[in-house]
This record gives sequence, structure tokens and C-alpha cells, in this order.
Amino acid sequence: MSNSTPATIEDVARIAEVSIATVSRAIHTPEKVANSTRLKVNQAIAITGYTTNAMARSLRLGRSNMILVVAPDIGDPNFSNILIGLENEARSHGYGILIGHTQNDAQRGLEYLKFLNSNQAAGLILFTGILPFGHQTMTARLPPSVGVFEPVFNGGIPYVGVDDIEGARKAVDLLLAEGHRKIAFIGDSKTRLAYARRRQGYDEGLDAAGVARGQRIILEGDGTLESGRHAVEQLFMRDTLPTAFMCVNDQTAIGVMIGLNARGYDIPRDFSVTGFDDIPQATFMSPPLTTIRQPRTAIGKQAMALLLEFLGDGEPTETEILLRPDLVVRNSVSAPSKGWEKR
Amino acid sequence: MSNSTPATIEDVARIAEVSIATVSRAIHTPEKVANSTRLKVNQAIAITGYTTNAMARSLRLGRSNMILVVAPDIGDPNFSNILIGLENEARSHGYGILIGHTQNDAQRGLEYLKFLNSNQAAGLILFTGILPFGHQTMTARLPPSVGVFEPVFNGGIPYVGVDDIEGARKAVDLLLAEGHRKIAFIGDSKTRLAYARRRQGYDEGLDAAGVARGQRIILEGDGTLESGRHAVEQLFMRDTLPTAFMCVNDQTAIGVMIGLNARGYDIPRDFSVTGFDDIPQATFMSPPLTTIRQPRTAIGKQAMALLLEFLGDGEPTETEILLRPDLVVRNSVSAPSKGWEKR
DNA sequence: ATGTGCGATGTAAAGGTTTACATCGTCATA
DNA sequence: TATGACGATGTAAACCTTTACATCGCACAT
Repeated sequence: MSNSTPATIEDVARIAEVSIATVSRAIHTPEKVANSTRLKVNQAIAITGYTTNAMARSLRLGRSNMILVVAPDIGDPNFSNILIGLENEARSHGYGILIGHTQNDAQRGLEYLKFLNSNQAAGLILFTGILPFGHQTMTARLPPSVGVFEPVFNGGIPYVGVDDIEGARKAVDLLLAEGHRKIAFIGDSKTRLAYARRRQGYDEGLDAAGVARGQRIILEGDGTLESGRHAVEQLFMRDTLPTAFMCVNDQTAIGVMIGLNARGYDIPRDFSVTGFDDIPQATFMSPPLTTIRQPRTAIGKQAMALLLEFLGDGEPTETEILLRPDLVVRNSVSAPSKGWEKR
Repeated sequence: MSNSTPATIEDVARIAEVSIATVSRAIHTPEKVANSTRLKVNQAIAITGYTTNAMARSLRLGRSNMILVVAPDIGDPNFSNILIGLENEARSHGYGILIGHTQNDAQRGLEYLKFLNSNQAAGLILFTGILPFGHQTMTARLPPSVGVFEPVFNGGIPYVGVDDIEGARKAVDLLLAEGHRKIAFIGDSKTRLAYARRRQGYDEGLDAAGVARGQRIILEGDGTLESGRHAVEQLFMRDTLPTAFMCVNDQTAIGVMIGLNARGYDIPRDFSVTGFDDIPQATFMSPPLTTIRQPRTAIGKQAMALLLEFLGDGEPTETEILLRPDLVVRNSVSAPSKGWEKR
């Protein structure tokens, strides 16, 4: 039962009085073995507590049952729920998940590339806007891969995420409906496709509302809390202030709120703020942040499903799966205050 | 260079004009091969881009280069930084990390047990107060294991974490120094050793300050935000209220704060609150939460170092490594308000 | 010159699995 | 009854690596 060394397929075969080939078949292609034999094998498996040695199996099959998930930062508040979706789906198909975080360091990215090349992962999930493999990115021979949460810049990699344009549109439409016209968009790096798309939603919304291009205020940062705070400072240097801040993500929005608080302003009385992602912290702000919810677990699940399909068939059926984002109305948005009408 | 199939040791041997044994030796025990040969091998490796096939290696060696990390909830805000510590240390020793989350479900725990039994992980890191393998826990044949962040209840497993007693003592001493005498301790499940220890720190502090046992208010919950909120409600049902809430962790403390806010009280004017852990959200509360910082990355690093040592020598040298916690003073604590003196 | 020892290298087995191919037996059909 | 077909099972090779053991050649001592 619990010997010192795990049971092998041979132990099972001996007890069931069949050959190891039959045992293997009884497990993987049960329809190819006679009922009576299958029964004996199953009993023997129960007796020995046999589990297939994954290493031997992977070696024989030439591919592992592990999926590598690469993220620049495991601490990203968006990550954990995505991971739950990924993991559940993977596990229910006999795959395990391996997590790598690159910390935006090319050297570390390369280590994962080596890892992939040594056949230790059958597939790759990328939780990052750009391929993290430094200068070898172009020549890298990658296993089947799927981007998740954020489209992958270098292209060619199927992607599962949220409809950024629609999400941004929902946010900007809310602000417009409340009466805002001077809405600043606080973005992050231009190299991130998610930024480009959310920006597009912002522009389309303002276009539809007839707000002139000249009226729009665009700032860029790096998506961190700090950069949100910094954006506020920058704006106060200028002479034209917005009545609302539409932020590319929640972290930035939180930074903006902190920055505004530090200057003594009240949200939403003096300024309205929206985020994007609905990270856990959004709930705990005061006021709680109005934002766009990412269906994170669902995204993870779908991404893994797509990857596994890819692994089976060899060809991905979809190149981009976009889920619907929801507007989560909390208390960081209201009509622009009368006193600030002239901004 | 980038063929369709990865280079094997045989490819290297052919190019270097040596046998595969020599190649293997040149890699793993370079001192056993002549300088000139080693040079040829290294060149051949560079040409082919060879990486050892980890599966074959693990199969031959009978153990993998993966460490399984089991946590009940990947989304735990404490988890990610611990993981960074674990991962960095592991990777620098040629090990990879595998993450399993049990969601407190015994069934899922058993899957990981099977995983371990099939030799897919050389070691185990437990980020959980109790062994997650259900009724098979006692008979389970586990690989070298180390508990992290939280002592493992069933015992016998080395543990790396913070000195809970000292941490709790720092929190209670702060409250005492501010003049509080009626301090409620909001705990979580009794089965968690971390709770017992933090409670001990609380008691020792009050003992030292001469606060009678009868003055102490102890509530138990489950460590979630919700249970913190619930604890507040419970206390308001009673006739004696504390002037301060000392919480077993930050999540509970945040729940307490939300509960008090909901009843219209101001923190820290009406009540003081302390947490434990210093999770990211603690910073974003208003007021920011005074708490005890866990050196998470360091804990992860040490735990992995201990496990790897364990893997090498076979015997763990320490059974418990406790790091020093720091008191992080923010704004959720002040002297008890005069008006409430009589509580 | 012969033998000894040793450093460097090669040979081959083992690790557990999957699967193409071979074999065996049985049953149906001519 | 002989043949063929087919279903069930067994045999053995292959996946790639590590390493105990064997071999080889050379330098040095006798």
C-alpha cells in the first residue's frame, strides 16, 4: 500500500497477471481491452496504489503535461484570479501549471526559454503584453502559446481577454452621462496594446458625444499607482484641469485618488475617477472606485481551454476571444461640481 | 540551431566527436574530463543549443527538479511575495516551482498527493496551517517538506515564518502604551497555530501590563474580512465594548474597520485597530492600518533554502526558523477617546 | 623492457512508459 | 474442414539521460 518506492506499471501487471502493455492500454484506451481484463487491472491498480510516473510518460511521449504560465509580476492583483481559472481548467484535463515570473528581466525570461526548449512544458500562457525573451524573442521556437488578459505585442499569438474598447466605452459613456466633457485619460506605456484599445474606446466615446479633440487631455505613465499620482501633479502644473479622470487601470486610478486626496480634494465632489480591471483594492478605497470589471476567472478558463485545444488539434481555431466587461458603479463618479464648470 | 526537434546529448557527442558519457561528464563533473575535450564539448553545446531533457534526467535520477507549493488560496494577499522569495531561491539552485491551490477542498488535496506520489515533485512547501490531504494525511508518504508563513498543525514539519508571539506583543504593547486597557482580540480558527501564538503574545502583553484576565475580550472567526465585520456586530450586542481591536490578521482588521465605519464610528478617534501581516490593502485603508509586517520575501527565501538543504543532506538542521516581525505604525491607532473612558 | 597505476574515455544498462508489430485463439464463412 | 478476419494480448523498441564498470594508453618505477 505505502511501500518505500512507488508502484510501477510492472507491479500492476504482475498482480493482474497480464503484460505491462495491457495495463497501459487498460488505462489509456480501455475500449481495447476485454472487460474481464480491465477489471483485474483496475483491482491491481487499487491494490498497489499505482500512479503513472509522469516523467517516464513525458519522456516517452516527447511532451510534458505541464503548462508554463509566465507573468512579469506574480503579485499583480489581477493575476491570482486568472490563475485560478487557468489552473482549474488545466487540472481537469490532466495538466499541471508551472509559474514563472520574469520581473521584467530579460535574463530571467531567457531562463524560461531554456526551460521551454528542454521540453519541460507542453504549452505556454503569457500574462504579459510583450514576449519576455529579450533579443531572442524573434528566433525563439515556442510551444503552442496563448496570451491572456493582455494582447501580446509581437503578434501571432492567440489571445483571450476582455473587450478593451467596449469596456473603455462603458466608462467614458458613464462619465459623459453624468455631464463630464473635460475627461483626462491617464494611460500607460504605448507599447501595450491594451492601452491603445482602451484609448480607442475613450476616443470613440468622446467622438460620439461631439467633444472636440482639442478638449481631450492624454497623459502617459507606466500603469503603477505611483504614475497615477504623478499624473495628477503634472496636470496641476498646467492651467487646464479636467473634471474627471479616466484611468487605464485601477492601480493608476488609485494613484490618482491618492494624489487628489493629498491636495485636499474630495472625490467625487471635486473630481470623478474611473479605473479598469476591478482589482480587490478598488472596493476598499474611499470612496470605492467605479471601474470596469474583468471576468478574470472566466478569462483564465477560456485561455487554458483554447491552449489545450491547440495542443490537441495543432491549430488554434480562434485568434482572439474577447469577453464582455461589466461596468461596476461605485462612488467615485458624480456630476461635475457647479463651481468647477469653467474648467 | 533551431531545428524542429531539440538537440539531444547524442547530437552534441557526434559534433564533439566524443561519447555521450563524456558529454554528460563534461556538464556535470567537468573536473573529470580533460581540458581539451571539455572545450570541444562546450563548443558543440553552443552549436546545437543543447539543453538537457529534464524529463529524461528526472527519470534516470528518480527525482524531479520541481518543488510543489501548496496553498489553500492563491489569491491570498500574503502569497505572492512569499512566492517570489521561494521562486528566486529555487531557480537559483536549478529547481522550478509548481503551484497547487486546494481551495480547502480535500478532494483537490488528494490530487496533489497523487501528484507527489508519482514522483513529480522532489519537495513540498506548505502554505497552510493544516495538511491538506484529508483523511489520508496520516498515512501519506510525503517528500521532504517545509511549512511556510504558518506552522503546520499536524507537526513534524519544519517551518519558516515570523515570530508570532513577538509580533503580537509589539502590537499589544503599542496599544497599551497609548493607554488602552480594554483590548479585544479578534482571532480566527483555533486549529491554526498562528492564532494560538498571536493570542499568546496578546496575553503576555496584558499580563505584563497587569490587565486582569476578566478584562479581556476574545472573539473567534475565520480570518476573513467578513468575519471581522461580524465580530464588530457581535460586540455591539454585548454591553461591554473595547476601546481597541487587535486583530489576528489584516483581513480581519479591515473587516473590523468597515464594520465600525458602517456604524458611523471614526478610527482612530472612537476605536483603535491593529492588524497583522501588512498586506498591500493595509496601506490603502483610510486611515491606513497599523499592523505587523511579515518579511514575506525573506520568509519564502529561507523556507526554500531550508528545503533544498533538506533535499541535499536528507536531514533538516532546524525545525523552526522564526524571523523578526516589524511594527508598522500608520494611523489606525491613537489614545482612547475621553468620552469612552468608562467602557 | 615489463609491469603498475592512473587519468581519460567508451560501453552498456537502467529508469517507467507507450505503441507498432507480432502472435494467439476463436469464430464465421466458404 | 480449411481459411480468413478480427479481437485480445504479448514482445520489444524507443524516448534521453546518468553512471558503474570496462577499456585504453601513457608515464613512471622497477
